[in-house]
Amino acid sequence: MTQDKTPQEARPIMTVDAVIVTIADDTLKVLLHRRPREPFQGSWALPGGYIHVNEDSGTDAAMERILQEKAGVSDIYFEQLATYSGPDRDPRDWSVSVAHIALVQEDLLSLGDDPDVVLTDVDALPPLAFDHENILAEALARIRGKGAYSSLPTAFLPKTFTLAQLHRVYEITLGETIERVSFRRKIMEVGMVEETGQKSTVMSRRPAKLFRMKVGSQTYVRNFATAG
Amino acid sequence: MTQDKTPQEARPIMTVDAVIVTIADDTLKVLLHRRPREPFQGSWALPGGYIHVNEDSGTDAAMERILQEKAGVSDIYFEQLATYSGPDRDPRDWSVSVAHIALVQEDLLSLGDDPDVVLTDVDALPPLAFDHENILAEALARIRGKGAYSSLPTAFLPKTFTLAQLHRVYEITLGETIERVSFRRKIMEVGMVEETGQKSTVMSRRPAKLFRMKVGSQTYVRNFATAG
DNA sequence: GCAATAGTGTCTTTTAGACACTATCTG
DNA sequence: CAGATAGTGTCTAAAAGACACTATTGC
Repeated sequence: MTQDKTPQEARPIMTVDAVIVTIADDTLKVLLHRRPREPFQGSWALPGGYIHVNEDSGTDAAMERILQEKAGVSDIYFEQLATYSGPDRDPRDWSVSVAHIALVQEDLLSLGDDPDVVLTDVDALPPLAFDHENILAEALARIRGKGAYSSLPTAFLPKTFTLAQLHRVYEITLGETIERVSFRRKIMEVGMVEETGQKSTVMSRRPAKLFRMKVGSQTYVRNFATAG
Repeated sequence: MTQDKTPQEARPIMTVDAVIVTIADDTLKVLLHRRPREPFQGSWALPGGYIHVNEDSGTDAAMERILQEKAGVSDIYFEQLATYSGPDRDPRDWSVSVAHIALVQEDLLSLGDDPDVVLTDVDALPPLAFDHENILAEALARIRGKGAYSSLPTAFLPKTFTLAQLHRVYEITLGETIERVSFRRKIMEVGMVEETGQKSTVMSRRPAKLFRMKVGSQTYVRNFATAG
């Protein structure tokens, strides 16, 4: 059996990186941290870490560890973005990183008061370590692209929300305005959400109906916005 | 520097797998090979292989090696599908595989006469080794999904093609009929293709204009088919 | 009643589907 | 000219956008 394994010295470094995105102050933000160690000590970078082959059941488990350690969250939505590899992306060795995108409601993040862990506007990014600028650019392209025809942006919202909140979250995700009536009509007609029977509690204006995602139903929606 | 590396014994096996898809006999086919060695000796599997850290510049380079070795092709379209990992998917060790989808015109494949390398109808698959049934299912879902709003299916065609060929390739990829006039209108109006000035040479009927993909232009197209 | 946001009705514009028609080739 | 496929014109149906209107709340 041993002769079936690749020689140990031929195996690359194996890590997981996380693009943790949220909406704060009406804009998309990504979580960055300043690296405490070489390589790239002092540079901003995406949170990440080694796969622990003795404890992780897969890259998903490694991601959950990182989300907990770096952002203090668990049970949030994430998906694989892509895998980045090569001899030069990490100065230590030939390396492979499985990058993920996580979308989370701002309230759930527990960042503490560490000044080296920050939420940064995605349109005002500092230089990043490794190939993280590239990973982040592809992550944003995915989020914006997928937002146009899926329920992905709902991952930024709490379990219940108003149609106005849903509308705003789609606009921020896609980076463009969406006509209000068409949006509401489309959302209702694809049956993506259902009423909770409750109302939002805001002062000084008319309360709105609260909705939740309809489980096991249509997650596919077209033409929220018209791509060129 | 050495203390920065993960211990060598903590690194997983790192491989690349290829879902090589083509259209033959008017149906989608995938390239499978029978494994000559353990594990899963004698089972059908997707072609794949180890990353060679001393020669590969990345997983893409490993894919190109595999495409050449197993299918006799180079310079064809491929993209990453996803990365699969865990302690149990390969009986030899904790392993990671970066799966890719390659789309190729049938004529370009050089399979030789090895009975252990075959093109199989994607709707009549045998049991597969490792987690390859799962990988293949996700690959087909990606191809069908992405075919509905992108120019992906053109990767099955030669450099120049008629609108009738383009139409047929979209129908086969999506697994549904597409109205002919709407399809032609849509294709022309998004400016995805341009005339070559040449005509197809077929006997016994009217020749059709030949088109090619317009480079650097619109690759995004909506609503070839209406998903539920 | 006023400010503010929630929610609706309806006209216009755009886009997709249906389908009949004309065009151009070979034998 | 018959058979076959290429390519077009045009009506209809469905969906998106524009926008004015009504509804419900706190103050």
